[in-house]
This record gives sequence, structure tokens and C-alpha cells, in this order.
Amino acid sequence: MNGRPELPKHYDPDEVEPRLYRRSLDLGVFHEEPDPARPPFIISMPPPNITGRAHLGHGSTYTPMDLLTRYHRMLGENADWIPGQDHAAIATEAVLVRELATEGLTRDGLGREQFLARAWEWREKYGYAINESFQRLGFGPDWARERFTMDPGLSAAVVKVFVDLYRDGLIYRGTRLVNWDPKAQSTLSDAEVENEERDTFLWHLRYRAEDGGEGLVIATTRPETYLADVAVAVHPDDARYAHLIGKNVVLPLIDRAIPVIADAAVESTFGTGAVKVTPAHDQTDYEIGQRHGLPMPTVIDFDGTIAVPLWRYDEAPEKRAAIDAQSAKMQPYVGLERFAARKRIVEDLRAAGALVKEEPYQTKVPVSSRSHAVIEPLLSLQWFVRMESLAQPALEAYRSGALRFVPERFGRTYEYGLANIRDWNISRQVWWGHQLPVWYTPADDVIVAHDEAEALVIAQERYGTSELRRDPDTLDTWFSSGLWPFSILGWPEQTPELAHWYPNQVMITSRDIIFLWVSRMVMLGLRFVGKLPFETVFVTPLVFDLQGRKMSKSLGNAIDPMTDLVPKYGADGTRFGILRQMRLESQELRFDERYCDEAKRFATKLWNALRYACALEEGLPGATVLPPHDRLTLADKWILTELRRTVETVQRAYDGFEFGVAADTLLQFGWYTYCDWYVEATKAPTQRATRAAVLSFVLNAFVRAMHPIAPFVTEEIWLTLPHDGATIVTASWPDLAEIPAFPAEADAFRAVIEKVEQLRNARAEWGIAPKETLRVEIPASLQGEDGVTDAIATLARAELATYDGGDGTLRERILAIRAVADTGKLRERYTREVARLESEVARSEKKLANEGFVAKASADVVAAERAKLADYQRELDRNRDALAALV
RNA sequence: GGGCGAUUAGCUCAGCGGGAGAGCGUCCCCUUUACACGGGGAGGGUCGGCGGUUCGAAUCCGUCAUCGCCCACCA
Repeated sequence: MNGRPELPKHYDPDEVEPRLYRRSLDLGVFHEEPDPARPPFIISMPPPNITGRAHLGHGSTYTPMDLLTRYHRMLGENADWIPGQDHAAIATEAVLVRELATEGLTRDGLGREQFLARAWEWREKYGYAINESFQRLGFGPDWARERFTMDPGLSAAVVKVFVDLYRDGLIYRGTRLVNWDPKAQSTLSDAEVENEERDTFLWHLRYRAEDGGEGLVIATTRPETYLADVAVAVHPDDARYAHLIGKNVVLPLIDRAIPVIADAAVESTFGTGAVKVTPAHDQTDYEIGQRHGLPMPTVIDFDGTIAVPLWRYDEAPEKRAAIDAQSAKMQPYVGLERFAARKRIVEDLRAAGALVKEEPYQTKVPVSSRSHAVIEPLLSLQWFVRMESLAQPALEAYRSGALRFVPERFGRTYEYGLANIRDWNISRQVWWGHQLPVWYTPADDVIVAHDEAEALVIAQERYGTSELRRDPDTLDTWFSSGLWPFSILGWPEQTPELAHWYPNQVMITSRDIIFLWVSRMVMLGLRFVGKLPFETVFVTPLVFDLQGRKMSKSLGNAIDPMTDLVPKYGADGTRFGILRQMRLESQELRFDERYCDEAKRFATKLWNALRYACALEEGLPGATVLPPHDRLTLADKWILTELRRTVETVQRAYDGFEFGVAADTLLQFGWYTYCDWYVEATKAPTQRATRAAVLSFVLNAFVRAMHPIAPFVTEEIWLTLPHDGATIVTASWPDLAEIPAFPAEADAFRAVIEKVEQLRNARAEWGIAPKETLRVEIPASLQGEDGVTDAIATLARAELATYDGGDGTLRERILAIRAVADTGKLRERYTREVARLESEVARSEKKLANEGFVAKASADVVAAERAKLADYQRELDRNRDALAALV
């Protein structure tokens, strides 16, 4: 385009990306209203924590969401991506408590109301920080529809779900063994507990028999809990201990007699085959305790110190008495922190001669996935959801094929988790979150209601009181995020959004929360909306460093895309580089920054191809149109054919979540096919008439195909080219019907490429400088094939002469083109080539002589092999002739 | 203890039944008016080991080894 200011030589993402993002916001292209006339395409963004920062995992999980939304929008669908944040109860409260501490304040000192006021302040001030990162990465969700798990509407949905489940008998209150985080001062669900390998000891302790006998030796990793032992269990068939079953042994130091019982949960081969039973501090022991009706005293308090004995439920007085009677002897340990207590108790047991053996041992300790504190299993009065009837339909949805996982194998993670599900502890002792809609009368009658007014009515009608106190606990964060795909659409109101955009087409997430989150959305969606929340779950790979270690702050190997990648490679380079490394079947992505660097250079490369097209002296056409087919050259027909194939492949890849394949294909076409070959070919004189239109047409379609991956450079190029519409974001996906394909011509041009590569290779080996022209002979039969001869002359920088001969197909005649040189290196080269071809011919002949091959291999394969052999044979003859001619 | 994944060029990976590939790195040539954030060329691999299926295996099956992930109530 003459007169246009010259385009800068280097593409500058830092300048382009923020400008174009702002432009998209100004144009309002990310916002959609539900439109039943178009197919829906909707993704619920997994809500990041308000305490969260963008990390590389967002690159691999959120970029595909942005990509798919952009792609489906270009396909003309009613596509929307709804963003939002999660209040992240425990994580946020921990941040706040830490902040208060710097001011010398405490949560309890502040009081609930003021604490929550501070929390909301914090949320307003810092809670949106991640959005800026997302915008810098080019993510284009529908910001107008942004939701927060503690919005009034979403909170109302939470209350309704709680009340409904309670009234249906699926929520109950009870004393159970729960996972207690002494650091966060709250319970955690099983799914939020991780196991970490730790080096410790297996301590062997002798419990003497009450009658003065040897008794037995138990093995334990948690000696401090022996204060709350109520039995020793052995396997019923274990002959070693049969004589002790039903008798008592005595706990050392504190002299309490406990029974030896038989239970099949005991593994005779582990340790000594005898296990101490502490029902209030261990899951297995708890189950044994239930089976045998044992008392369940606790010795570890909520703050992680020894306290004796605590009865957290209504224990029968006679069961309590024997234990309470010995409490005085535990006094030395009361108030000690749990790990200090362990040390002290081990020393005392050693001194008392009860410690038989101290064996180094590696074990897994339960750790909070949030605070990383060691979890204390504790007996506590909490609220639970009965999961079985919720899990059944969710399991059925998967088994019937209605719910699909990509890759498939992750379905088994989901299935296994649901099939073995336990009741879900949903009450938390933090203040930041959805407070339980539960009130108590002075007589501790429980009232569950939508609000206080309703609770009062119930209180008066049922219990004749209006004096109520509300349960201080809040709900597990996952209780509200489990409603996300429908609560963000307005549920329980019957909104147009809910009608059109539920269910979602796809949920994209990482595999560590398949059970924690995905299964809860399915269970609650099925129960409350009556439909699956999504049809497909796409599971993205986890991101590791080059050494294969998980990225983590503590290891110091975490890569922050905002500081480490975007400034160096731009958002496009970052996105392209990450997607390039994604493979469907791979469950880990060893992040290699070199892919981002390559992607950045790719953007520059495309940018320069644009500069070339814009600088053509004939100028670009005013619109995106192809010349009539009969005027297209061999090279034109080839690039159009390749473009069509590329668009098809990329489309298939996007549809199948094969983002790495899509990125590979685009890079291959853009860099090698378009820039290295087609652009170079257009420098031949015969390309003059059509090149501007074809260059522009192909680049225009190409950047549209690449736009979902790299939104900015594609838009900047598209806006510079002839185009229709205001922005590439709402442009249409390249229409295959408008990209013609010419298989025969494309094949002939491929032969040109092959020949040019051979000629360049010869030039390099013969030491002919790039400036010098190479002498090349074409068969006379190629005279008049300007598309071929011009391309050869230009691409190989050759001076053409003809020689007599050459017949056969166009491809064969092209391959008969030969370089002329009179150096000794030519002999070397022909000799080497003859040897190579002889071995190829021999391999091929052997294969074809194999009766099994000819008889059993498919006809296509055999025919292709025959054709290959013929080609090799012809080439071999030519090289032999050439060699002979040198003599 | 179960389940899953990985093992291909120095590095990161693609290919997944019919002639071993890419990028980066290495070596050589080139500032040719789109691009040196570039172009051209070269070298580099018994496709983890061993068996099996097949006319044919990097590709399918078995087995072993190494690494990694997930699940589980061996205290």
C-alpha cells in the first residue's frame, strides 16, 4: 500500500499487546448475551483464589479456555467465557491473620464483625490482582459477567443448597474423626489433605500384662498418642497373641489397664503384629473403636498441645471413669506441644525400660494442602454431607458415557474417587466464608433456615423460643465452588443465561482437582439443575521444570509468567510457547522456555512477511480476493493447497484439544511453507501478476487460523492487510469452501522444492559462493514451463541452459534437472549419491521380492513401494550416467 | 500395596505398523532491497534392555530396569 508509513522492522509486543487488548475492551467483543439463534459455547472459568497470582499453570489451563472461546466465536457460535474468583476461605483468612499480626492484632481480639469488614476491604483492594495478569496474557473472558463466590446471588445459592440438602436428610451434624489443621485452626476435607514422605522412627513399646506377665510389644510412629490408648489390637488368627486376647495390658508410666482385642484390620506381618488403638487420633483406630464399642478420649487439643483427657462427646460415665481416674499421671505432659511431647514421652519411656527398639523409618504424614501444617486427626463435632446418594448419579453419568474425559484415562480417577467416597466434612472454623445457615435454641435444638427471620418463625412454632444463637462455623470453600457452573448463570433464578448456557460444553482443569472439584460440580449440578454441568472434561498436563520437578515457590524453580515470560516474549510468545508443548496423552509438561523464544521470533518472522507484502511495488489489492484460477501460477496453486490443508489440520486439532499439534502445524506453515518458500518464490518475474493478491489472501486466512493462540500479532497483521470488519476477534474462521486446492500442481511444486534443495546442497558442497550463479541444465521438454523454470532460477539462484531429453510426467521432468560443475567434487558427489541410491534400490527390491509383503501388505503400500523403486532406479541411472560422463 | 505415565540426536520433544524427524545447541558459508529476532548447508541416533507377534516393529504384546505422578486404614 503506497503512501502508508513504513512498518517497523521488528515487531514490538510490548507496544502492540496492551494497545490491542484495550481496543478489544473498547469494542466490547468479549461480551455476549444469550442468543438461542446460535449454538451455545460456554466455559466457566475455574475461579482463581483472591489470594492467587498468575502462575505457569494458568498458562496451560486458562490459555486453552481463551483459545476455545475465541475459536468458537469465530465459528459463529454464541461463545462466552465467564470469569470470577473464589473467596478461598482458609487461604484468605491465613493472609489476613498474618497481616493483623504485623499490626499486633488478632482475629479473636478484633471480633467477627470487624474481622469480616477488614476481609472485605482486603478483597476489594487486592482480590482482583490476578485479572491484570490475565489481561496482560490476552485472556478475553466476558468481564461484565465476572462473579465472586461470595456475591449475594451466589451466597443465596449456597444457602438454598444447604437448606435443601439438610431437609432432604443429606446434611447432618455429628461427632466424627476429622482432619484438623492446628495452624489454620480449622478442619479440612479428606480431599484437601496431602501425604508427604518424612523420615522418622518406628518405636517399639512394651505393654506389660496386668497379671505381671510379659505382655506384648507394639510398634508405633506416634508414641505421644499412647496417652489416649484404649486397647491393643491383634489379628484374630495371630497365634502369637491368642493367649492374650481378652486379657489386659498396662500402659507404661500412667499405669492404665487396657484390653487386648482381636480385629481383622490388623496386619500380622507389619511391625510386631500388635497395634495400639487410639480411636480419637487415627482413622483406622477410630473404626476399630466403633466396632468394639471402645471409649474415645482425646489427648491432643485444637491448638496441638497435650490436654487430658478431653471428652468431645457424650461418653458413658462408666467408660470415662477408669480413664479419668488416671489423668493425674498424665499431668507432666499437659500443655506440651505435640512434637515436644513426643520427644519427652519417648525419653521417659526409654528411662522406664518400656522402649524396646527405635527403628529408623520412612512414613507418610498427612499435611494440609493449604497451610502445609501436619494434620491432626481429631474427634470433633462437625457438619457433614452424606455422599452416597449424590455420588451414585454422578458415577452413572460417567459409566453411561454422558460425561466424557479427555484424555480418557482420567475418567478412572473420577470413578475411583466417587466409588469410594466418604461423607464430606463441610464445616470450617474460619470466619471468612459462607456462615452456616444454622441456629441453636438455648436447649441446643438445631434449626436450619434460609435466614434469621425464617429461623425465628421455626423456633417459635417448634420450640416456643425466640432466643437463638447462630453457628459460628463457615462452609468449606468447595461447597460454593461446587455450584459454580450454574450459580454464575443466576441459579436458582431461571435466567435466560441458565436456559441457554447450561450445561457448559467443556470444563478445563488440571488433574489434581478432578475429585476435589469436578466431581462436586457434577454431583451438585445433577441434583439441583437436573443436568450434567458439562459434557466434556479436558484435563491439562501439570507443569514441571526441565529437571522434572514440580514447580514450587519453596524449591525456587517456579516460573512467573508475568515477570519471567511476558516481558521477554510477549503474551503471544508465552501462549504459543506453552501450547506448543502440550500433548494430549502426556500428563506432565517439562516447561522449556526455548519454545517461547522460538514463538517470539516466529511473530517477528510473520511481521516481516507482512512488511514484504506491503512493500510490493504493485501494492496490495483493496479487498481479500483471489485472482481467477486460470491465472494462478504453480506456486500459487501449491500455497493455496497447503493453506487449505493447514486450516483443516488446525481445525481438527482445536476440536480435539490437540493444542500442541495446532501450534506445530501453524508454525510449520507460517515459517517454512509461507515465508521460506512461497515468499521467496514470489520474487520470480512470472509471479508478478498474482503475488500481491495471493500473499494477502493466504496471510489473511492464516492469521485468522492462528488468532486463538496468539491474539495480538495476528490482529496487528490482519488490520494491516485488506480485511473485513473491525477486529479479527469477531472475524470468521477461514472458510474451506473459499480455499481452492490443486493436488496435481501442488505435487509438481513439491518436486521443484526437492530439486532446489538438491541444487543448494550441490552448491554448498562444490563451494560455489551464494553470490555466484549456479549453472543448471533443464531438459528441453521443460521449456515453456515458466512456473517451474522461473522458480528454479530464482530459488536456486541459477543460470539455466537446456539439454536434450527428459520425458515423462511433470514431476519426472523436474527431477531430471541437473547442476553443472566441472570440479572433482562433482565426481565425489555423484559417487556418494550412486552408493546411497544403490542401497535404497536394494532395500526396495528386497522388500518387493518378499512374497509375504506383496501378498499381505495393503495394495496402496505395495504400489507406493513400486513407485519409489522406479524413482530410485531412474535417479540411480541418471547419476550413473552423469558419473560416466565425467570420465 | 494398587493404578497411570515416561524412556527416540548433547537438551526439550514430535512421530505410534511400511524409507529415523523438529526446534535449540554444535560446525561451515552468507549483511542477497521482508526479516542477522535472518537465509543456506553439514554433522549427530544399534528409537532404555531382553523376548514375542508380523512379510515388516521406534510404533503392537510380554517382561525387566530407571524416572515421575496419583490412590490406599500397614500402626
